[in-house]
Amino acid sequence: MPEFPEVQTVLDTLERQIKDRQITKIKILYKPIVSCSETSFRKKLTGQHFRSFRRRGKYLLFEMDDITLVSHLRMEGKYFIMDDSVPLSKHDHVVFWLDDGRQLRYNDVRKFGRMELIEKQDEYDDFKDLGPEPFSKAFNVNYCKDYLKDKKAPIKQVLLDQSFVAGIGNIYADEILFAMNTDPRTPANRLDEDDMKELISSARKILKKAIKAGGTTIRSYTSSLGVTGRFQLSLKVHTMETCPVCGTKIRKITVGGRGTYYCEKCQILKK
DNA sequence: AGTTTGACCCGGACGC
DNA sequence: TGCGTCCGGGTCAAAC
Repeated sequence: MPEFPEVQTVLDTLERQIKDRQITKIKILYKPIVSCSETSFRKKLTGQHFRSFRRRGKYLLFEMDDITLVSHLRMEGKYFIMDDSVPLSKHDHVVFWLDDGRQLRYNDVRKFGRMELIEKQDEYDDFKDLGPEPFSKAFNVNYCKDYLKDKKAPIKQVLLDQSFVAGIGNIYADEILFAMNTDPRTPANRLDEDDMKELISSARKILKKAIKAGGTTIRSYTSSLGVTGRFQLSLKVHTMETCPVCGTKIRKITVGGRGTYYCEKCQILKK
């Protein structure tokens, strides 16, 4: 489940691997991945070079010469760079031939990921519903105060809301709440100013660590190099059996429709 | 209008 | 081995 750190890792890896490479040919094996028609996708991208690599929330933005390719990995999307002699695998859905004989392959077991093309000047409109980036100045205590003041929803659910803050998913939401000793079910409007400071700093701390570790390997996530477990953030609660701090058995509940792991002893519920 | 719920996209995993 | 059912999570739409 690629979240901010995984998306960033994929992006960094791809930048090192394919910056300034030109797309010479494209094949779409599973059409719904691409939001426009195959013809127009191919026409607009063929001949274009991968010029810069950016991220907005969980979206990857490949800036080409004349257009931006936006890609969302959803649950299990991955990119692989392979020599074109290597046979395609079952779940490769979009293939980009590059001018150096290699291929960029989009692989997605669940087929949930999406790609679209946007004009460069349209970017502001396309991402207007996304909240601030966790490391931006805009993500500050005043912003949180304003956003959370009337929110009765559990804080975990708000953390997952991409319009509150961009890029956090289920795994890191659990980890952030563990780091700030807060029960995931705590109504968001019960957080005081200190809690908000804690939330911001915990979020940044956890994400920074995860980025440094190259993302988290859980389920089938691998970076575009196919690195599977060499760099791995060790999780403290998500999918864990016992609390690494007090040894209590980690509980699994559902919050906002999502599987949620927490330590009932370390994480305090404010009602 | 803000909030909450559910459908959707799939195939792997699991139970019988 | 085969079949049916459930599950997961981000996003969007519909319902409240």
